[in-house]
Parts: sequence; structure tokens; C-alpha cells
Amino acid sequence: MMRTHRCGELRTEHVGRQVTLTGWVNRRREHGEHLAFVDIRDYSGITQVVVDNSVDVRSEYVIAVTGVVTARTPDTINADLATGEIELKECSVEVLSAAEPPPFPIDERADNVDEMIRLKYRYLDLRRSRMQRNLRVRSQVNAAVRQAMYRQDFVEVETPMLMPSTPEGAREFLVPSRQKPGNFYALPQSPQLYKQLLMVGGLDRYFQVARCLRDEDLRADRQYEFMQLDLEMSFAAVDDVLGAAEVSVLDAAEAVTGVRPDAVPRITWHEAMNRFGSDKPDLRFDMELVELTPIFSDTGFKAFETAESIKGIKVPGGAAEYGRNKLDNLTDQAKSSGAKGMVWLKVTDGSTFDSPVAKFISESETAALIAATDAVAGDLLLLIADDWMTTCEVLGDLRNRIARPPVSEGPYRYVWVVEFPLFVGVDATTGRPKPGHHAFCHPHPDDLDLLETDPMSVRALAYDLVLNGWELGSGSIRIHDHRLQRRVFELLGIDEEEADRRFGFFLEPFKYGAPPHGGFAYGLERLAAILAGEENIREVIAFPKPQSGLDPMTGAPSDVDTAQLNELGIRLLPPAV
RNA sequence: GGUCCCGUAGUGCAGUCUGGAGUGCACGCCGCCCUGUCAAGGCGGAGGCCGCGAGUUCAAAUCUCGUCGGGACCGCCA
Repeated sequence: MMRTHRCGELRTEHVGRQVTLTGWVNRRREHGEHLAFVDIRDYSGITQVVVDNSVDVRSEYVIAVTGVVTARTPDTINADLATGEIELKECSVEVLSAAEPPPFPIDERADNVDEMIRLKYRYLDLRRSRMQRNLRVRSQVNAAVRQAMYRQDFVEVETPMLMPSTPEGAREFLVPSRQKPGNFYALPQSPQLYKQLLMVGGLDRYFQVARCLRDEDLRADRQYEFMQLDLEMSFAAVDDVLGAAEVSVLDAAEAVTGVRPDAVPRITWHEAMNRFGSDKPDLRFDMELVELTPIFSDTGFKAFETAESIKGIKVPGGAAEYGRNKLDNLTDQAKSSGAKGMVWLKVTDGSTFDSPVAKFISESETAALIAATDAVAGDLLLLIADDWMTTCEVLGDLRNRIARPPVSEGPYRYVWVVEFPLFVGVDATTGRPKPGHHAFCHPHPDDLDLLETDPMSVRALAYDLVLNGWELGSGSIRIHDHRLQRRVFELLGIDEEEADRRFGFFLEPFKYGAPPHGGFAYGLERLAAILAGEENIREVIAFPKPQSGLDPMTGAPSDVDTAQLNELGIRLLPPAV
């Protein structure tokens, strides 16, 4: 090695030793002709080097310094630096690479620099301790989950990146075929199909740190390409899958934070919707939805008369904070997420409301409302009346908007949401139920009788893992019996011919003896981001893309040679006007 | 596809509401000084298509319209 130590590891115990450090010039402080201080930096930290000022080194020069570790005099010790009790003296400095001044400071100040500039010069951004830490958190997470899976007898298998297009679900990235012009591979949205075939293939327990690609609009928690811990296990029930996945998540969390989270609680999808108005409830704060339907069973208030479900949330002390303007904004928000309206009530003296609709609410209803919500003077009540689903979703949205802290703020609250509905909503064109998760998801055994009679009430053996209101991942027990698969396809309006055409290569193997199996997958960037205290997964990805998907560093995507296109049998349309 | 916010020196900002010469601030950069600093200090200097294009006006960083770029969210993400 060119160095004997790293820049962050010298201590008083090394005093007297001649050492060589290599790294970047973090900062230089000159004090006349014969004295200058140079802070040399690598990923591990910073060491102060005392040199003669005749050495011309500037910010971000790459240097090698050989010198003697010397104890600092007490008045020159820097308590803010891990290496602050020592410095390097009697130094010889070799410039390994000169550098132009960086476009932004290589320290915490760059946290406020326009992200496009950070991304254009990502290789400089990565030198900062924040990015170094975040990528190392990713690495710790990867190592921990791999170890957890090996320990549980899972086999790591790589599945293809080039696969057939399966237009269900997310929009795919397509790759033109050279050997068969006019045909395309798709990049995997997930290894779903392959991992189930691995179960048919007797692998028993599979996992992969898998790259997934989806051509959908980008968000704080979404990139075109992302990594999942993907697992599938045979002869396994829900408990087995959740248990195996949970071990890996808790191991990763412990590896990063040093603290092992408690066992992850479970709630059903129905309870999550009822109490939190969301299938990814954030358990870090209360403001739970309060059931109010019975209170208004005989109401004279027209807006509530015919509603299937009336619920509310209480904003403690919110009466003063929420003026007319803010309440109007909340009402608009409620309407845009599907409600017909929102009722707000400010509790004045503990038994009356200040509200535009107060006159429509009877005395007994007022008393019952206050009792049900445990409200006191100064509280604000927000009520929604609609069908059950809308009421829950709108209030859940309001709850998050009003009280949800940034995702990265502790404590970590993991929760399994189980028993998702098998179907969600009805396809507008076919009139058939739409699968909640996917078409191969196993119905809850207790609800099999309801499949044909009341499909919308059928629960699925499907589950999500949620952390601080972020969906980390989801999974299900799969259908392994082709007769049950047929029943589900029929409900979806897919006949045998269509099933063969769309899923044939996937269904055929199940005729040859498929073990009962199920699996799970969760996003490694999302987990790493929260564990690293970041609110955006771009911060834990070395080379992420901005919302437009255009890479400011490489210029991708780019146009290609006509010769390349010809070889692929592709001719471009003129640009749309 | 939609809603909202942002765009001024290498970087971060003030100035925009209420039009009056690129009027500035901090950091960085360049030069000089400085033997104990550590986001060193002092002095001096360079650095601008106020994102771009129209319009209104005697006059536009500032007002209007359009456009491009960025962000958060909705749609979308089985």
C-alpha cells in the first residue's frame, strides 16, 4: 500500500511513529513563509499535517504525506476532530494529482446546494462524509440481509435481466432484440415469475439482492431502478415468510443502528384502514380515526343522513391554529382525495361547537361527539362522511398531512399489515374485480367459499411491511393449485385461452407439481434511507436520477447511431409536434 | 397528464410585493501579508445573458404571457 494508515485513525498511541497518509486536501491554512496546516482527508476522517508553506497544495489535490506522528500541545488540541490530539510533523508531501477548485464545498454546506449540481458532479459529492456514510449504510444493510438469509438456509440465485414482456403492472423498460428484429425483451419489474419457478424447481428457499426496473414517474421514494431483497420459500405459511423476512430486516436495522428493534407487530389491513386510514400506517403518532357512524344514525344533518360511514379525527389544540384559510385548504385536500366535503368543528367551551354546520348538529349528537373523541375546549374535529373506504382514506390523508413527522425522524415503528383484500375496486371497462396484489395471490382459506358469491370481501394471504409510513415491501402466499388459479382467473374475466396466451410459460410449470409457496420482497434503498436518517432514496444511491429521469452527469438517455438502430430494425418516428 | 413551489457571480442568498444604471451580502477563487491555525486572520482583485423568449413601459432582475430546467405531491407504481 502507498499508505501506512488511514486519515481518521491516528491517535496519541501512534506518537513517534513515521507514517504515510494518502488522501485529498480538505483545507489549507497558511501562516507565513514557514508554516502552513493542511488537513488531509479520506473516507475515514481528517488529520492535520504541518508543512512548510513552500509546498503548493490546494483544495482537493490528491497527496501522499510522510511524517512523524506528534502529540499536539494542550492549547492546540482540537476536540472536534477524532485525530485532534495529534498532528503530522517533519513532513514530505508528494502531489499525486492536482485539482481544480470544486464547484461546491466538499462538506456539510453542500447539503444546501442544488441537487442537480450535486448529481452532475456526483463523484465530488460522494467524497462528503454524509454520502460516504450513506453508501456504507447500504453496504451494511446488504451484508446483514445476505447473512440473515444464508443463516436461514436460503439459496442465493440470480435471475435474468432480459425477460419476456408481461404488460400487467408497472410500465416496463424494453430492450430491442437484434437477433429477432421487431421483438423486445423487458427488464424485470421484479423477479416474481422466476422465483416462483425456482420453487417448482425444488430450490426450497431462494433469495436475491435483486435489481428491479419500472418505467414509472420518479418520487422521493421511487427510482427507475432499485434494489429489493427478494425471497421465496416452499412449504411455508404466512408466519414462516414473515418470520424469515423480519429476521433480515431486524438484522439490518441492528447492524446500522446498533439497536435491535422489537418484534414487528401485525395488524390486519381492515384494522389499519379503520384506525389509521391507510394501508401503510405511520404508527409514530396517534390521531387515530374515531368511529362516529352510530352517533348520527337519526341525524337531521343532510350531509350525514345517507353516509355509509362517518369518522373523524381530533387535532388537539387545533382550534386556534387552524384559521379559515387553513381549514379551506384541508377541505380542498379532502375533496381532491375523493370526499364530497369535510366538516370541521372547533370545540369552544367543552360542550358546544364553533362551526358553519353547528346548527345542524343536535345537542345529544354534540355531547356524543365530544365523548367519543375525548375532546376538550380548543380541540379541532374533522369529520368525513362517505362510503367506508373513502372516509378512511380521506381521513388517513388528512391525518398524515396534519401530524406526520418526516419519515427519518425516530423512533422506528415497523408494522406488518396482513390480510389485504384479494380484490380492490372494479375494472372500469370489464366490470370485473381487479386484483389487489396480483392474480396469483392465494385467497384466505377461510374465505374460499365467498370467492364466487362475495368476491370483494375475500381476504388474501397478502401482506406488507411498513416502516414509519413508508411501504418497505410486500408479498403473499401464491396459488399453487391450478384449479384454484382457474377460479381466480374466471373472476378476473380471464378464460383459459387468454390465460395460456398471457401467462402460459408461467402456468405450464405448475402442472408438473408445484409446492405450496410464498414470498416477500422489500426495497433496500427505502430501508437504508430511513436507517440513515434520509428522507429521499437518492441520498443512499451512488448515481441516482432526478425526477425527469435524465442523468445530468452522463447525459443519459442519449441518441444512438443510425447504424445501431438499423441493426435492431428500428426506425424513429419524427418528433411529435 | 395535473396541482403547488423554486430559478440572481463557482456555491448559498438578499433585492422582485411597491419597475429607475448588475445595488449587494457570505463562502469559494486569484494575488500579497502573516510561525499555532483548525469552516484561521488582514489587505487587495477578478468573477453576472438576473434560466430563455416575447410583451407592457420613457425605463424590466422586478409586471404579464409563453417556454425550459429543478423539487414536493396527485395520477401512475399488479
